[in-house]
Amino acid sequence: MRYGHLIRVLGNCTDQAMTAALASMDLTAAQGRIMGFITHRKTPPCARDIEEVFQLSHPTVSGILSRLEQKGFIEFRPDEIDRRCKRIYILEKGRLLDETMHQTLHAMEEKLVQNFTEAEKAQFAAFLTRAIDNVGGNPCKRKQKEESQT
Amino acid sequence: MRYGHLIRVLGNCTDQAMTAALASMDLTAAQGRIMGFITHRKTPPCARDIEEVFQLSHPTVSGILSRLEQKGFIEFRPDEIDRRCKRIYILEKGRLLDETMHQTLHAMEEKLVQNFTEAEKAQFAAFLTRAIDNVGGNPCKRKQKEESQT
DNA sequence: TATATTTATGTCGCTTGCTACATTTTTGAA
DNA sequence: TTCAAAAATGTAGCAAGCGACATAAATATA
Repeated sequence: MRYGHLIRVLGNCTDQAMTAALASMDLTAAQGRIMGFITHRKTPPCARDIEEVFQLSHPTVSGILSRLEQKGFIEFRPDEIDRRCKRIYILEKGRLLDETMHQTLHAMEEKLVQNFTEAEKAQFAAFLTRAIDNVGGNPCKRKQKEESQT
Repeated sequence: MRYGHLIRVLGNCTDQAMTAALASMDLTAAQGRIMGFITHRKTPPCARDIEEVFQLSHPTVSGILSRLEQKGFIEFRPDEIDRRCKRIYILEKGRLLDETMHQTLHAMEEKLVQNFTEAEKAQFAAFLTRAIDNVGGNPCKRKQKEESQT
């Protein structure tokens, strides 16, 4: 079966649809997902936290965050204790988007599985999670990399 | 459920794994999939054919093909009848990769669903296909776009 | 036939993804 | 204490994704 092909097509289509839906808010799909994460975090995260949750490299996250900063949605403030970390704070302009953005993304997720039964939805999510696990999606990418070089 | 997130993570992980597996052949995941398609096509395709099958925009396909051409895997030759079309021909250097590449990609696909039963594999592929359909994956992207503007 | 539209491609500029390398700060170990 | 290793970030350069616009050729229509 051509899972690789299907997954890539689905990922591209989903991102396109989400980016189109968020366009009026001046956000892309990737930016929207990360904004949602930052907004609902108890404590202001740093770039490293986002890298782990979204399984993205540092340069990727760095680029997205700097664009969000340029647009005035977030702000960086160095951690007072650990001066290596730059904590990410949501600004008013960013917080205002949250409600609409959340609804928009939720609607897209529902459309994606619109003709699935509840059982099928759960099954689909479980399959995706298992596949991520099979293909190397680990909570801690870097650690794993080192171990595998033994 | 956060399908968007799961799909993106799975897509990124899968592409990374495939790109790593194909690195010795000087191919990326996207290049490998497209090489496979060109190689097994009855008649030499043109860029437009690839855009439809992979649901990619013209600039994306154009870029991948020009990189494959630079590396000497493929060659463009204008169609004698329709001079707009540039048919894509596999060169010897490209054809030699096929067997190894096919096995490598197949192994990755199997790893992705390594602990799935046969029924689960079929179900997973069916879910992916249904989701693509739900989110706008059409055989003919451009036509659909026009209709929706009515 | 002449013209308008469709189709295939070319290209610019952008975002998102990566690896590889450098820098700074923290932490751990001698 | 001192110094090496680990951790967080910065940045250059590349591939792959997109929309928007331009051009050339085929096709359809007046």
